Parts: sequence; structure tokens; C-alpha cells
Amino acid sequence: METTITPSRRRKRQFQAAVYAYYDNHGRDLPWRKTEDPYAIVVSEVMLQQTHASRVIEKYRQFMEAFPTVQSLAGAPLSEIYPLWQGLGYNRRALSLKKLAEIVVTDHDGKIPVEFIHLVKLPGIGPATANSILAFAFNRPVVFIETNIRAVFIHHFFRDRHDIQDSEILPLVEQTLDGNNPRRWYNALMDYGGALKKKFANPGRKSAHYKKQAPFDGSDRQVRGAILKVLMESRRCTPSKLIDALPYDASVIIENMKRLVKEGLVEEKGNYIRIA
DNA sequence: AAGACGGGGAG
DNA sequence: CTCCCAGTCTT
Repeated sequence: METTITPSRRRKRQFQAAVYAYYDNHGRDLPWRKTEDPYAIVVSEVMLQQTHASRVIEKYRQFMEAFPTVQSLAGAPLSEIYPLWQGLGYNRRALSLKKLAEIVVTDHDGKIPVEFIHLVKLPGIGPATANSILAFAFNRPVVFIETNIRAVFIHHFFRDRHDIQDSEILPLVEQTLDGNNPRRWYNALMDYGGALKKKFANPGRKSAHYKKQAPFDGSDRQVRGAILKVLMESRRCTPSKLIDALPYDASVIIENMKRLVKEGLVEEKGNYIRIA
């Protein structure tokens, strides 16, 4: 049973005022908010995917120091990129980001595209990140949802509901958007949403899209991370050396190694595997 | 629509 | 210990 909620003009102003009040008093001081360089914004947005902002801060600084321009990233070997990604997780994001840089240099004259259609085609960029880039790098009045935004709207407009679809939230995001300054608005919304999740039980659990993640211990992604870490130390190694170095079943190691090769995170060179 | 994908910090 | 992160991609 879906019901359409249309906030009055008065309620819209009150809502914006509440969000901005929080932002003005408790807004986070984040390094990627001090720049308008679209490339830097892209780096931050990819790092922020499924990763707490607090943990991204130092990684972002180090990454931008090592690869200050899209050209420098496009030209860098993965062996220099992965170490800077250590601790962020989802290492294929690092691979995607390098590929993105190459495409931007070759196909877009080194400039981050300003069109959603172009952005969302780039590797590792989905709808949420594309719209985030448009909002934060180009101050465009886009309408989108990510986890902090979702928390805000569920808390304010769907408090007694469950199984809430994003399609129900999206119209409210549009209707309450501060079109005068989308960049500031979405920064405020995300800071406010993050705070709500600390103060209350995560409103996101009432989303129809909520899913609990499988345990990390004993998972393939644990093995994949461990394989990549060994390769970062040793430059290159044989499958048997990998098996000796890691506390997992040989078959599990080999299988995950093959998938890493298939996905392009590592490459096979004769009898060895290595980071490109 | 459902799973896979990292790793760490907070409670 | 559990939760969950400014999601994306594949099936």
C-alpha cells in the first residue's frame, strides 16, 4: 500500500531549516569539500562507496598527493595504486578508478564529464555516484538516494512504515531539494542522515532494499584480499607460493586467484601471477 | 531481485 | 560479538 506524501511549502521550509541547522552547527569538515576539482571529487566519491567517511579522509589525502591529476592516475601502474587503497576494501574500485582515469584522458580530453549519461558509463560509477559527482563537483540540482539520504527521509516522512521503496522516497527528495545550492544541500543532508543513524536505530532497516551482509570471516572476499596483499609484498609469485603463504585451502586459493585474474585485478604471466 | 565484493571501527 | 559503511556489477 503506497501513499503519496506531498509536503506543504511551509513543511518544506521547516524541513530544510532543520537540516541546515544541523549542518551549520555540526557539519563535518571533510577534505574533499575544500576543492571543486571534479577529478578530486570523483576520487572521493569512489572511495566513499560502502566506506565510512571518517576512514576515507586520510586515504583520500594520500591518494591525491600520489596522483594529483587524472593524467597521473591514468599513467600509474596498479602496483602503485593498490597499496594506497589498502584499508578501504573492495579493491576492484581501485582498478575501476584507474580505468576511469584512462577513459577520461583518452575520450574526454582529461575532463570529468558533466552529463549523467557519460558519467554512469564510466567503470565503477553507478547512478548514486554519478549524481553525487554532478551535485558536488558541478552543483547541479540532481535527485538521488544513498544511504544517508535514505535515513533522513525514512526518519522524517515514513516513520511508521516498513518495506519502503526508494521509488517512494525519490519524489520527496525532489520536492525538498534546495535548488539554490544543491552542493550545500546534499552535504547537509548526508551529514544529518549520518547523525540520525547514530542517534536512532538505523532507519535504513525499514527500507525494502535493506540487506544484511554475509560474514567476512571465511568468505571469498577475505581470501581475495589476502592474495592481493601477498602480491603487493612479493611483486610476483607462483600459485604454490601463494598456497604456502596463506592459511586457506589450496583449492579455495586457486579458485579465488583465477577470479582475480578473470576480473583483471591481477594478471597471469607464464607460471606466475602478479599485479600489472 | 538477489549475491558477491573488504576491511575496519563503533557499540 | 554484530552492524554497516556517500554502491556497483553480475547473474
